[in-house]
Amino acid sequence: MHQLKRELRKKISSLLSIPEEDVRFDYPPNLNLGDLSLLSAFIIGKREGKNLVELARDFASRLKSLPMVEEVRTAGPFINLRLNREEFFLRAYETREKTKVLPREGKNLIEHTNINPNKAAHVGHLRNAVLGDSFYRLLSVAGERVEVQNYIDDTGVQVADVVFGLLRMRNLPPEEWDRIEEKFDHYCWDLYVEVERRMEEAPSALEERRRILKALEEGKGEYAEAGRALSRKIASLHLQTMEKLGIEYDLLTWESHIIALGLWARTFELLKERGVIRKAETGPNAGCWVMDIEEGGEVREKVIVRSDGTATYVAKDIAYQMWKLGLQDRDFTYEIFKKYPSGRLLYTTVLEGGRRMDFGHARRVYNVIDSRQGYLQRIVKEAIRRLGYPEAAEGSVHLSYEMVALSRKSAEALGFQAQGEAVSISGRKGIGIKADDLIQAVEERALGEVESRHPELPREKKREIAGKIASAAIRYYMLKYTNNSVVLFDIEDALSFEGETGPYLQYSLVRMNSIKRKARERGIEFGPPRWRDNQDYWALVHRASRMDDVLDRARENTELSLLARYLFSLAQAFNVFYSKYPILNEEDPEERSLRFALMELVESKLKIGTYILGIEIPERM
RNA sequence: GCGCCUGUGGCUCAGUUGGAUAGAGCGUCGGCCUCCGGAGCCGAAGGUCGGGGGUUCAAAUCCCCCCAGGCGCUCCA
Repeated sequence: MHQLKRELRKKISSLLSIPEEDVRFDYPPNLNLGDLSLLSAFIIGKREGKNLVELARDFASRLKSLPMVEEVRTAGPFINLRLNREEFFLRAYETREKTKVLPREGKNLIEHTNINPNKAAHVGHLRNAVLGDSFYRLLSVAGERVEVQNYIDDTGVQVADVVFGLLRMRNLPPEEWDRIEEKFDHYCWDLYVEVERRMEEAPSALEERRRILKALEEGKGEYAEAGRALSRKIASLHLQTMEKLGIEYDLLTWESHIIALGLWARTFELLKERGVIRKAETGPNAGCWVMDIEEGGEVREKVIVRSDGTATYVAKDIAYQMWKLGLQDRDFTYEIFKKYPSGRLLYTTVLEGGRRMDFGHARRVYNVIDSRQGYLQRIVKEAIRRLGYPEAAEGSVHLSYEMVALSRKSAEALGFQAQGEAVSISGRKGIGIKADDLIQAVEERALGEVESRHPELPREKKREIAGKIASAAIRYYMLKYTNNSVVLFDIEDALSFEGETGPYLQYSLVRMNSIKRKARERGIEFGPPRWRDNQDYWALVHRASRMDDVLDRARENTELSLLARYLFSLAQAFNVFYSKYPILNEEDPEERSLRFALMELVESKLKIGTYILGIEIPERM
């Protein structure tokens, strides 16, 4: 449909002598009215103060010999096009494996996950990683060049806190960490909470933390060693967690390397030279380098460099953003960090040795960060603009989404106190659900279902299937909400496999596989499909053909929920079709072949779509 | 105080950028296997789209004013 719309837009534009952007389409509420409606009479009539109905009639009378269009009818100001169903179906069927979304020029860089390497990942982090990963998959499917980075803040306070906890509270140097029985990042989760309490009570601890922080930035001594070991160990565990959901990366960038490479120092010079920042002489920010930000009609100072000369988080992010956009003259060197079973290589920046590679230098940079960072992201973008790179700044996109909070029921079930209907996740207070725990809980539930349906399967097979179901359930759950919606995480909903869920999509495809398997077993052959007019068939073809539109809009709006919901509606449409029209048991071979082809058409769309959502399809479930 | 976001059946959410009869899932109630997998399908009940004004052929959607909630606005990251 996407491609057809492009063809129609051109043709209609010239037939009616109107600009292409005024050729807008919509879908009629039901297919009896038509298959596609043209809204140009609304747009132009309104602008030129003409009678909409008459204009529509006039337009309709001039629409002759449009490709694939069989009939043009008006319904008031609507101009409804009826397509040649046979022709349309055959083309859709033949090209079903292809996506017709046009790739954009230039390289994309997606940065996501970015979890502080000091404790276990929680459900909030999953939303980030799943969004980022699915957006990566979407762009790849569209044929674009994409690079995925995971930025690791190994010099922040959070790391200093846990270093303090391990070394000073638990007396555990790095070589002892492997002896801890609990999964290390889970152990640190609890320790971090303890450290936070200690910091509130003991001023001496705060002082020690300051020393640790300084050591982390300088990169030398016992503390720095411990910090490096901690960051690396926990980052590796996060990678494992994400791998369970099929999430992979191309590059790890470490904040300490950004500083060591001098990216910040260079950026600092530029910011001063080009007058983006100035030194505040008086006021509360005296001694700081600040940037003037206008907001709500008044100008306020945003501190970029503290009075002690250290860089704030925004400062470092400006330097890093510039590197991502190819605006830095220095570059990292790289080594392989790990090889995924898929064969994909994960690289890491390194300080010594390593080789030069072509990371960064992106046309578009997508920063997947929750909406609370909106203000800082704007400042970073503004700084780059003021440095004299307005076009590059435009390429920097904040892929913003709302946070995940625990529903009151779920929070109380976990023993947390609830004030209102939602409870915010807090690493500091230890309030949250660990990603690993969630995955495990969903896997167990899935395993129970598989056990009851396929007791004959070997144990390993069952586990593998349960893993795929769990991953699908979690990913779909994280993707079905719009970015602007707070996910009120409810454990019962997350554990559900019925209705609008990932497993529902899997189940639909598994059924199709099963039908194809049975067809082979029974030796049923299918000839090339011949179209027969049928409302239900056409509705299915029509819906399946809207996939490319959805992909296009999902990319344009960085909104994966559009795809998630569309796929559900498509799977649902198939299930209705399936219950109404037997395929293998149909006697008439021509009818049977057509139904089978309809299934294949839907299947190919669902396969592409579920791949983007990161949902794997087991053979059975 | 300023800025951003949100308010839609009992609950959780969509709503194609102002279009045709406001849709799903969960929950509730009632149905459906002699047949390709029941993680499915069919049906029913349930809506003053937070409230009030306005803009126009047309408003859940745009503008204004209220009400309620979330987040941000630190020399934290």
